[in-house]
Amino acid sequence: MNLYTAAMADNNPQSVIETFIERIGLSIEADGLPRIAGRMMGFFVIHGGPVSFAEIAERLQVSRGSVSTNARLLAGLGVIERVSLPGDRQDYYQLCEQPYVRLIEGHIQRQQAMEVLVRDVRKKIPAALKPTRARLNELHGFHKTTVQQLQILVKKLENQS
Amino acid sequence: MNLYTAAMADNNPQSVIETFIERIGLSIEADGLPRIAGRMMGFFVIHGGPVSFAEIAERLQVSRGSVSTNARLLAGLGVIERVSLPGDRQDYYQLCEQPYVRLIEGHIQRQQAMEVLVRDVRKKIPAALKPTRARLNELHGFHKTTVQQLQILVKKLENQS
DNA sequence: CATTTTGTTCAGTCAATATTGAACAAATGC
DNA sequence: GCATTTGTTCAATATTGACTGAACAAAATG
Repeated sequence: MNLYTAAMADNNPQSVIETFIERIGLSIEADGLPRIAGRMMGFFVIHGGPVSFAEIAERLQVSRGSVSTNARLLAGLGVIERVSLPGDRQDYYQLCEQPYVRLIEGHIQRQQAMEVLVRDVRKKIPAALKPTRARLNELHGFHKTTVQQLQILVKKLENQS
Repeated sequence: MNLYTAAMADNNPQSVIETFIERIGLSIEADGLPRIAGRMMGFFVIHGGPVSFAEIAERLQVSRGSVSTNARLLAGLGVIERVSLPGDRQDYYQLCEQPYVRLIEGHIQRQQAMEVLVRDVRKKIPAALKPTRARLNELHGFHKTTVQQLQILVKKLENQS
């Protein structure tokens, strides 16, 4: 029994999983990644186990080129990883451990970059412009607190698996 | 003395503020908003006080149409607000209190939507597919914990102002 | 009331990016 | 060595969404 027949068991045929994959795709796209990367992630949440390069292309109805590009993208993010299956020369991919933590870590890095940027600008604003400096302080505090909180989030996620 | 002459006091003339505004723009763009909205935000961090519709257009070198659209977008997010100045029929805008908290609240809502989505899908996956359900549980936990943590972040930000 | 100022809207343009598909290279098996 | 399988690369295409600017409406001014 495969996943599609399984999904067919409920009211809306195989569409439950399909739409799930699609929605994850959109959500990930909103995160700045290509939609196909998002759909692949959704697919891996459902399938998990090693999936062949060819199967990804077929199930998601995308070109081999896209699979290649986006698989490497996701692998670079630490969301999926390549595994080799003995006796098969295709590439296989599977979900990493802690796949979501990696995404958060990306956010942290961007926030940290912003924190530095804001601090640098503040340093260069003349002391006379008090309100501007105050606003920059507030923005700096925002980024700093956000980073701290995201780091706590990462710790919690690491524990809960 | 205006802000540009002030910025000129340091090594790289008025470019410090310009590039700051530009970088904020890019950062906000990565958050899913139009770049002009981001540049406007950067501008308001520097200027804060009521700024006229016309001045925004001029300083940022964008069309009135863009100012109109993006100002309303930011106002909708609760980042800036319209104020009226007696004796002037132009629109003026200024930074809201707690401007950044609002952005986080947007994230929270999206994460909550995802949490619901994942929970719904999980409910429809047959119990026999244990590993799939386990992965959905993990994803659900991810969103749930993220929401909690973001809510704590909001509280902290509210206190620190 | 006519004129000017000001914000909104929307069709059209433009730019950025994702996606494809074909050409290619590397590896495998015969 | 030749044919086949498989992943990569890249130029061409498609798609998406931002941005503009002109037409418009509302309000103020004289």
